Amino acid sequence: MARALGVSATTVSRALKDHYSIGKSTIRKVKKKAAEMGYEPNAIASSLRKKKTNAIGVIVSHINRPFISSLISGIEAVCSRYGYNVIITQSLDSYKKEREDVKTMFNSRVDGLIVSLAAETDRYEHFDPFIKNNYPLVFADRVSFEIDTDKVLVDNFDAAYMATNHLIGQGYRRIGHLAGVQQRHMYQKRLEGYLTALRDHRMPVDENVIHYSKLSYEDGINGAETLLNRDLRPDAIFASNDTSAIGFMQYAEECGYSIPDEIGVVGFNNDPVSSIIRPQLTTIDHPAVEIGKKAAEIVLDKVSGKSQTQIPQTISFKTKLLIRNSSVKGSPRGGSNAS
Amino acid sequence: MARALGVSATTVSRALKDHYSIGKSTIRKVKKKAAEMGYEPNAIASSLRKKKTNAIGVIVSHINRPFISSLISGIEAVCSRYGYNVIITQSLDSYKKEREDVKTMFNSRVDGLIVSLAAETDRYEHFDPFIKNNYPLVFADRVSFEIDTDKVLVDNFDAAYMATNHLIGQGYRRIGHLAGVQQRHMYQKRLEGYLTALRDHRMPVDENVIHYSKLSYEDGINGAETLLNRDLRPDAIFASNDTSAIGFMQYAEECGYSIPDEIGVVGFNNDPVSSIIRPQLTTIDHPAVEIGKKAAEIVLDKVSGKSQTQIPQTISFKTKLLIRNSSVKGSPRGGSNAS
DNA sequence: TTGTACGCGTTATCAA
DNA sequence: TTGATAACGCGTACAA
Repeated sequence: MARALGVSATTVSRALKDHYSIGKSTIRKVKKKAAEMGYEPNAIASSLRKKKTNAIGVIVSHINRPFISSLISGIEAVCSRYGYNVIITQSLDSYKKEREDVKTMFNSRVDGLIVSLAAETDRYEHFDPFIKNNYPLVFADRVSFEIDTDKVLVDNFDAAYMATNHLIGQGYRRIGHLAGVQQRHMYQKRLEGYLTALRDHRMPVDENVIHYSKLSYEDGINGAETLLNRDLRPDAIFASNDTSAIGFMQYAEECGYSIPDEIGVVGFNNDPVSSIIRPQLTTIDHPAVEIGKKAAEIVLDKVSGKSQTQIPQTISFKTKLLIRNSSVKGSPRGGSNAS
Repeated sequence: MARALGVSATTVSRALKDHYSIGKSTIRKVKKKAAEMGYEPNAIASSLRKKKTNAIGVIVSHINRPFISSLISGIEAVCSRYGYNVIITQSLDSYKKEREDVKTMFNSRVDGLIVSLAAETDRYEHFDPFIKNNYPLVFADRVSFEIDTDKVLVDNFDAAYMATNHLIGQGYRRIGHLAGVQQRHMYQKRLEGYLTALRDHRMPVDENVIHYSKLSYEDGINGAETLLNRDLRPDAIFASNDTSAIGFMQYAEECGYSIPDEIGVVGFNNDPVSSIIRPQLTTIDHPAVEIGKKAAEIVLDKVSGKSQTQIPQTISFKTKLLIRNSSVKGSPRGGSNAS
């Protein structure tokens, strides 16, 4: 290494970091030589010595989902700005894989961990290494309240309430719901928000217009098939994500129902497709990138000791209702980019 | 550490790895103790000693794009299976950021690097640390032939040829093209494939029906606005991605043109939206996950020394043309999931 | 302003 | 079958 320059390792180390105690001329000399021979300090050795890897771990269910990839993008943006690497694994919604991933992350000695929980996960001991060693651990979006960590999510109850409220305001009278897996807190809250909005308007709650599923496109179609054949079919639907909302909408149209005049539809997430589809889908704007950024900021604040509080906090983002054509009677079917 | 067990560090290290030279009973004893005290070996120290991090770096333009996130997903799937971590950064299409990212990756001593080039990048010296040290370096999808590395991509020429050929076969006679930035090899090839198909059928090539842009949704709209107002407007369009194809298609419909009867449309990528939009978009199936997997396999083969050849190889995936309703005259507008 | 010595937690090597 | 030792490359404390 650069000791072939006639100077000690200490000096090289310090010179490259512009340490105050090193002479200007030496710094120049060392940097020049380093550039010449393409020397770059070994971050691994530095990590070992400093007990700090400058890496943040991220565990998500599936990387290639619009929401998740945006979440990651936000995390990477912040981490990269502060000189941190991002190490990613996908649990594929498997509890077992998530367990392994947490262990890998711990063995890699990441300085902090951000997790969006696997669908299957309903126990949390595998996070113990982080909890017990007091390593920063933040849950993002898919969180659980059965474990005491920092959490960043959206106000799902409020969003669902807004969405349902909007449909009521538009004059729809039998509003159905495509609900997600109730094991996940977020889908519980969306159901609750929906139910509460109905009750607040003294509208009857009918389990017959609620359809539970994993909210895939096909689930949306199935939901439509099921609910639209009820004796008392819904005249509007609030879906817990855009994907299923669109499945529902397209099936309903194929059955000859007119959207939004006969059936109103509201989704959740503001996936790119929601503003491209016709009619454009009314939905909830879900600030995925912002959630990622916030989660990263919390982790980095703790890593750098900036964060004052030790007690875990829950950050809940307010969402916005994006009113488009699928839920406003008399809207044109195609046309102007309203959002 | 577990030497509080009355045994040497060497033995612990070996026992946890089921080394053949360690007695069964000792192995059991050590593992039990390790589990008890939550001991996990420090991967950083191991990396330093072994000069191997078990980490693969990935540099992409934007994480939150359907194609890219699928690419990453494929990479992660393979790496994770073989016990490798994946470190990700996004260049945001900036040459400068990509430069920094490469340096970070090198400093992190990743065992290999997978890159999908930034749009801006037109020089390649920043990859020298990897090239000169003979570290595995693979370009995926957005590659350059100005630098000699392994490459994994799709046969863009062939795909474009197929797409154009299909439109010709459907009876369209003035086929336009939404072309991408010609600096990138992939968009050059798509243009070439398009041109060659026309020539092979003795159809005239008219620069007036070719529109160059960055292929955003708005670019698709602009392209439609421009081309459809030409004296000799195109009666079909082959777009270099789905996003712009859909912008084009929707603008054309708003102008009163019927798709596919008056204007045929073919996109590229098979983004999820392409099969949801009505009419469903004929497009090129782009095996993003497969490309990611292949790129990861190449890197890992080199890392483990399995790979025989030293000379860089180029893997070119064949694509499939997915014929849907947007390019087949007489197709129903909505309806059945043909893909 | 610069250098020496040591240790971070592993693992390869050699010895027992 | 197990252990002692050194080394990976850096950063810190202390000495010069």
